[in-house]
Amino acid sequence: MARDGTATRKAIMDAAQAVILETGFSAASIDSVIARAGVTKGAFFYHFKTKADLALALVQRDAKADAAHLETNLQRAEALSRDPLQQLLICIGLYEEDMAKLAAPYPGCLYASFIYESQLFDATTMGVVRQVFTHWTQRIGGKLEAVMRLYPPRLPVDVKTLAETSLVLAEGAFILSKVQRDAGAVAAQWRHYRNYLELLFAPHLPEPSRPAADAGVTHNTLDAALPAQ
Amino acid sequence: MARDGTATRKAIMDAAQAVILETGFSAASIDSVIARAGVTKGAFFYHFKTKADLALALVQRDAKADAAHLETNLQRAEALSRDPLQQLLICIGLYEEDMAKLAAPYPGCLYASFIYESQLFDATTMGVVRQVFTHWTQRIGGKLEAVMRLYPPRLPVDVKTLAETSLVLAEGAFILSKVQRDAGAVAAQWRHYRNYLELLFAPHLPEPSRPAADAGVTHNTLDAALPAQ
DNA sequence: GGTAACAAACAGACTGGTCGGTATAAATAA
DNA sequence: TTATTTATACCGACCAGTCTGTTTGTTACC
Repeated sequence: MARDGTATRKAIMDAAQAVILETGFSAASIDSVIARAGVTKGAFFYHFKTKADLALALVQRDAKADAAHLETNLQRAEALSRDPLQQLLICIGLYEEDMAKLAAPYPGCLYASFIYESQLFDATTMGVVRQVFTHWTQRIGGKLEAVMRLYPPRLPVDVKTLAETSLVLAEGAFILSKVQRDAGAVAAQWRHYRNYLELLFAPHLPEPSRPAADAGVTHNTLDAALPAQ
Repeated sequence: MARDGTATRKAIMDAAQAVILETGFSAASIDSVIARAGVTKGAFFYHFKTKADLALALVQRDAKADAAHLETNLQRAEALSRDPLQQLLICIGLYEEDMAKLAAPYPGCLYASFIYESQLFDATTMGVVRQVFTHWTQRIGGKLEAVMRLYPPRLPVDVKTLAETSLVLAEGAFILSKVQRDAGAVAAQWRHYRNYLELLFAPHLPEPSRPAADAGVTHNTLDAALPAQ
């Protein structure tokens, strides 16, 4: 090969993702993308056959990255505790940390953006989005089932929709953070999901402390007994 | 006045909303809107000065309807119980019912659609969206504060983000329902929000029942003591 | 010199928006 | 009662600009 085009390709994809999250896919014209990327139309169509091809490449890249991110956080959590409930809570806490790092260009989710323009994309592209969602749900759902085998929930819950709640909160929080221009909103919602799981499954809950004032305290009141399975 | 144009205007707005939720705003061309509405371009520009004017009219209509919907459900809930916690839980249950009714054309939220194309709209239009969000959050947040004065939460929570969770879940659930083509997903997430609030605030929780199998039971284990204020 | 990586001009379809004109019904005048 | 005016509601061809995608040519590197 002569010159190395991977940098150009990445520049185009990064620029496209940014423009798409600001204006949506159809308003993200190729001209605006190449202008932001600092390349020409020739370079664009060298790397991508069509605009739809770019869309597919973008979701595939994100899908790969998100799947890897989830595996990383799950493995980190599994290394930190042998209890499924704790693993899940830790994993969510890790996401909370990761999301707290996200700063100014208020985050957004390409999947959500595409879903609200879903008729523009072919079945393959939307299939990737769907698969990301089901994979996430099944991965979290599997953990949840392990939790439920050990800790009966305080209220009857459906595992599938409870796993989906994590996805739902993440997607909804992105929307909120965009409208409020506050990246911190995402982490806050992850925290609530962690709270919900604690309240549902943790074997011992603190009795409600009278003055609801001490809200600054750390909340790690749970030292879950590692069950002798 | 000569003929009555309100029906035409409504037809245009309904068609536009449907097309926008399928393809996004910028791909919802005026031609496609008038084709679905069964009117001509002349009729469109008689009722709306520009396409942006249509966008503003749409969010304003939704904002009004949603505010009214919330007031209705809050009032119904307040008529059914004098306890703030019960009122909130009932109100959420009412939304759960309402969302369960939503059928085939998998629902979506115009606000979310616009937020993911936010750079296309002027400050006025996005301001309406922002105001809908803050109004909702404040209305639920106010109820939550009343709850917190009576029932100390089992875990330290931030009222503002806890109120926002309802919005976040609703928005995220719309996304999930669209990608899954399952309108029932929305109601399921409302149920989880109700669970979370119960677990956080309800003074008496059932001890986790051993077999986690009986998931079909009704969950109204709470007969909240009406506090003698 | 051969090929990967780009540049730039161009074509054709589609976009939002305009504009002259028409149909209908109510208000007014004869 | 009938004729005329007037305002609302609507029609559809058309324009200027933007869109994606093509084509042809140039540059850099082995």
